[in-house]
Amino acid sequence: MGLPARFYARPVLEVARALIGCTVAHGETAGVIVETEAYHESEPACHAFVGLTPRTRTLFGRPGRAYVYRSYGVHALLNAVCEREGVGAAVLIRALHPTTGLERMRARRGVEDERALCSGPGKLTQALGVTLAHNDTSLSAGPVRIGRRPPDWREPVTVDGTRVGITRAVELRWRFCVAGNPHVSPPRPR
DNA sequence: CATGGGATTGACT
DNA sequence: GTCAATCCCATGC
Repeated sequence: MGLPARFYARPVLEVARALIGCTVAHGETAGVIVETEAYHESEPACHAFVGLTPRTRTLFGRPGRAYVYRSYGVHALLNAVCEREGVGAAVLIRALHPTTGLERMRARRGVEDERALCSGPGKLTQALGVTLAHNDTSLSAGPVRIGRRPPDWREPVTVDGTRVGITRAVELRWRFCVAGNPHVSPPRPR
């Protein structure tokens, strides 16, 4: 069983920090979250900024569900919907430290280097086999699950920075990374 | 109904 | 460093 829906029903910045060190699993593949970004309807970089549309329906829905959308017509990006129903907010999962099913990930990604498997939001969905079909599925009990930090995993030291690839609200330091972890996507915060 | 812009990646110069 | 791939959908006429 994954983290309960109430884990996500609080300020999105809190959840973005709290998700660092948690695990994402799909089928035989899994990894530990080492990079996240927060998005909230109150700022223009968030898809929910424009209001409720067919695209953003999931974002405004119940917390604890997956918001998966297509980026640049190519990649599927995985988010965890946060805050109460009716508020558009989510945490983008940007990078994982691969822990389980590495060979399956290599086959899906078509690369060998472990650091190339999940070091980016589009890479990790490809490595785990997460697709648009997972949009609006439960992250607690659905096919894609987020669970607590593995017992053998040291409590991570988290650093913040500005979000990647956006053109508006660029000043907000709403990106969170595990300090020194090689699976954090470029550009890595200092 | 036509247009344009991405929360990216990988190949190439 | 530059740039194309490729698709969903918001926006505007």
